[in-house]
Amino acid sequence: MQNLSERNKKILYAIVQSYINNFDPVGSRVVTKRYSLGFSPATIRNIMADLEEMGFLVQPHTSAGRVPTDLGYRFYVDSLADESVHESNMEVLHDLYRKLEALRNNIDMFLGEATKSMSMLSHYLGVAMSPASDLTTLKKIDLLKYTAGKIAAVLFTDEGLIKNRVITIDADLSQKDLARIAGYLNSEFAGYPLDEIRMKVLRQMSRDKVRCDHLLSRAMQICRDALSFPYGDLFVAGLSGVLDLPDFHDLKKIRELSRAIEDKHMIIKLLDELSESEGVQVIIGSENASDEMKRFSVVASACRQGDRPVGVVGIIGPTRMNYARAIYIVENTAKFITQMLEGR
Amino acid sequence: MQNLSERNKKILYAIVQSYINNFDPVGSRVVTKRYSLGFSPATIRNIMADLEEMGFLVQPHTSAGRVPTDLGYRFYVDSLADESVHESNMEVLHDLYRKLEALRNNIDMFLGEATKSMSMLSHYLGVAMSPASDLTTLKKIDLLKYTAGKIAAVLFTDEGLIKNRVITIDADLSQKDLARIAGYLNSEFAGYPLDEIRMKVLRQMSRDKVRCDHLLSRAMQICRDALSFPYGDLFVAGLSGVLDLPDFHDLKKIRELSRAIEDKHMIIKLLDELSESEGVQVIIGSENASDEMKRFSVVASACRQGDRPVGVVGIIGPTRMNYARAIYIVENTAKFITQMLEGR
DNA sequence: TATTAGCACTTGACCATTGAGAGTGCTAAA
DNA sequence: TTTAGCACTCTCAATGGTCAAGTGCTAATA
Repeated sequence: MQNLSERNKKILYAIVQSYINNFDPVGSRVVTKRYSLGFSPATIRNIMADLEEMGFLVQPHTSAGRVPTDLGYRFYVDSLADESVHESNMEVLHDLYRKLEALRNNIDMFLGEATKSMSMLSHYLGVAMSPASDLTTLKKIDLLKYTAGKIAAVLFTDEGLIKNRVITIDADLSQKDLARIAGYLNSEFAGYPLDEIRMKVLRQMSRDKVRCDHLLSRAMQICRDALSFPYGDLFVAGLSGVLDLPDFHDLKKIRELSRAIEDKHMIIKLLDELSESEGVQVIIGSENASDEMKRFSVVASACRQGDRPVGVVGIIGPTRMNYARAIYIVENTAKFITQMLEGR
Repeated sequence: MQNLSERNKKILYAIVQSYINNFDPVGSRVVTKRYSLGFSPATIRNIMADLEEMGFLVQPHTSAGRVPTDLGYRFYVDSLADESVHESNMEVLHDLYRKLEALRNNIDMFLGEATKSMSMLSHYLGVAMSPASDLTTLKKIDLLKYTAGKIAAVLFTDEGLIKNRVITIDADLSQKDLARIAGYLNSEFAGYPLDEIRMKVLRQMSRDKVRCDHLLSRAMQICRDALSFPYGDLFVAGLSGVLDLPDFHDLKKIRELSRAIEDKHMIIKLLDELSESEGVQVIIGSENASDEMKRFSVVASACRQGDRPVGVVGIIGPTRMNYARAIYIVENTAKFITQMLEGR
């Protein structure tokens, strides 16, 4: 990017654009034809050779056109200002949002539908993750008697996420006892992030090992168990649509993709890392940390409530992705979700 | 099946068996070679022609071997007594079960893992569904204050399934009010199936339209909203493994499969119907009600607690499926789950 | 000096041909 | 009733030849 003349930038941009649109290795002819930049094919050829040397392009074989490398896509994405996205898309988006609004009470179902929408609009895979519970703050905890020796803990968090968990205890507590314990836990921990609470509990438990206010140690034990959640839920949608893309006309690629999206832990980790950063993030092919993703790109954005991330939405597709469109969709979906969370 | 001589049965069985094992259209030669039944190829050819006429076999083209039709598979499955399943498999199964046991408290997570296990063992798709809430009985309902104008209803059912739902109401009820309402609902409805409760509520609501014991009508309204669940959760696992099968070396087939499993409603309906019947059910290709499934087979079994279905587990694969193995896996997994539910 | 025209060269895609192999149906013999 | 033999059909893989696209290089040009 650094040492590229303005002219070469224009040409590289055009080549990537063309390849994204047509999935055909682009030769010097088409560059001159489709994007009239006032150069002859021969000139373009020279420049293309330069660009290849710099690592932005490759040719699949001698005498095919050139294809962008991940670096080429990176250049393209970075120089992608707020490119024209057709107004009509915006209409479609907002139609969908309106439908989604009905589900605002159930954030899980809501994210599921949002995922589907993104995949339909982009023709790539839509993904979404509800917040990793560690980072969210506890609003309230309730304890309910379930059966003898078992209680259900219901956790309310700030984002409207409700989780419950069955906890086994070695004694039979009455609902009254539970109410007292819950009251104590709420007075002590409400308003704190879950991971902080967990730490506090563990510290206190090891300190109190000898002393034994029975009810209190019970409370701690319950609290610890209740907070031992892994991550938030993951949503993935749109596989069948993706298979219609020419990029996936090849068995190997399909297998890679399905393997990638089946590794939920990997995807969760991926999205989790993105949840820290601001705005729409684009990860292109080999920039991915995970091997399974090295041939795909991710466009994702965290949804924030104030300064706290409360979920991530994104799109996964081939490196030859319509980035402009994907970014647009992700950006607006994240914005929409954020708004909804604030307006609740 | 009816008018098949004993000899022809044996041959048909052998052909299906061979095709399942090798995925090669089976010709008269291999039948005589692999399954020494004391006939020459020519005889087998005659019989095969007969079997084709009866609709058990087809040839992909003149001069390929024969391939079973769905009817052929049906014959095979029906005449599949308790065929030898290697003991070693059983070992693997039970190893997995032991691991699963740790999750018994969380039926959702448990079913998810069970699904993965089934897909790994069978190399087909594993599916599982937690009970459709309509059919389950309500054990207890709790109402928790959430925010102003919103309450959370927590439903406990007999299978250890806990669901919660946020309900919007147009007044601000105190936790005390909620406790009274919950108490009333429990005294009235605990122990009844959810769908029955819903009906009762609707009937009562239309009757009470004019009278207005405020709290009571509130209770009814809350109850109605709380019960407006769709279905249970669905689990599907093992897509990437399936793609390694030779049956899915063809784009079209993959697309069909991914389209099918993306239609969650269809799969849920499918499993839901199966949840009524006893034992392991096998649905072969065109026997499926849904178009999307007409080229795949389903082996599934309900898990029952007493006489009530509490979930369905199954395997989805190509019609050329190792039915013996699939049936074995599904049968034992269902048994295992049932046992676990009873032992809780 | 930067650009362009022209040309020889490379390569994959496409197509028709061909031969081998597998399997069939039919007929006649056992 | 079963089997051996044979002619026939069809797929598949390999072969080879043509075509179009696109390149790099060199020499001419502005």
